[in-house]
Amino acid sequence: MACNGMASSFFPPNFMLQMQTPHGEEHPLPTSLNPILPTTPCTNLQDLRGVAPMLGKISMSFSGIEACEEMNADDDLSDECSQAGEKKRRLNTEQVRTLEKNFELGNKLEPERKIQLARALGLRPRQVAIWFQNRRARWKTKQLEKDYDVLKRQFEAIKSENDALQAQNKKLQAEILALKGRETSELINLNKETEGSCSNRSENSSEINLDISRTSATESPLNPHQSIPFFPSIRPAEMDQILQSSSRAELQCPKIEQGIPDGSFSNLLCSMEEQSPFWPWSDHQGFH
DNA sequence: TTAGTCAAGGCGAATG
DNA sequence: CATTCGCCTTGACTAA
Repeated sequence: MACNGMASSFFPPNFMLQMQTPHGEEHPLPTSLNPILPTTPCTNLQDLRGVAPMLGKISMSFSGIEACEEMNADDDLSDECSQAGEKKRRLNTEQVRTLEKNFELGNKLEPERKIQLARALGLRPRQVAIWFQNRRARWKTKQLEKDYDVLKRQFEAIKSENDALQAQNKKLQAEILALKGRETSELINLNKETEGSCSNRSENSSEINLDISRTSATESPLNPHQSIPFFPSIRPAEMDQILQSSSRAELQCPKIEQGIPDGSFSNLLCSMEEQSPFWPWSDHQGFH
């Protein structure tokens, strides 16, 4: 096997320790001490799960591909070879284990590393590249699952917080309405009293009315320039706005709108919650 | 029989 | 222009 010996500059520092030809010629580490390497030369090892029973049925196995590979080690399979091996074969456990370990070292496959791996595993470089490509796709899928899980947990936390705020909001809204009602009745009573007492002093009525308006201005929760006693930092106009937007939000999405500035995101979460699960896999499904 | 997994094919985009 | 990549799909295979 004419490989190895030139790859140390291309690979991670421990890569060469983990690489070995099937025969271990240049890196005679004991394979039992090196979990990344095939413990058996892949030429002789077929996957115990299912490949071995099929060797009798199918003429072309990986060892057959490898025999072809010997002729064009650095190239993709020739037409002759690809036609001969029309059946797809699974990689054996040792090949997969080695590829996995190398994937952990780096999920991008440099050309030199690809050739090294292909030679070490008795595969075509194209096969190694495809394995890495599919492996990246699987990793991405797992990552999406994890991201979804994190988002879901965040959503649930925000949702419960939002529920609490909604309840508090309702309570405060009722208090405001009660206060408004009280203010209105007090104003009506005050008007009646002033009308009666001012009937003999008509020249001062405008002044008194001004006083009344000043009084109502300082105490009415409808005055946009004054704050509510309970919430010195919130002006009534702002509170109305909050309440109105709250009602609008309830129409669109009963739980989420407040606290999440991005309406589209909240709508997404809404639909996630209220419709069937967004993702095809179940909530409790493991990622590993 | 069917759903799931995996290796591989095909295609378009990006890159040097 | 060759190569590589991501994405989608196909076909072989397996387990329930």
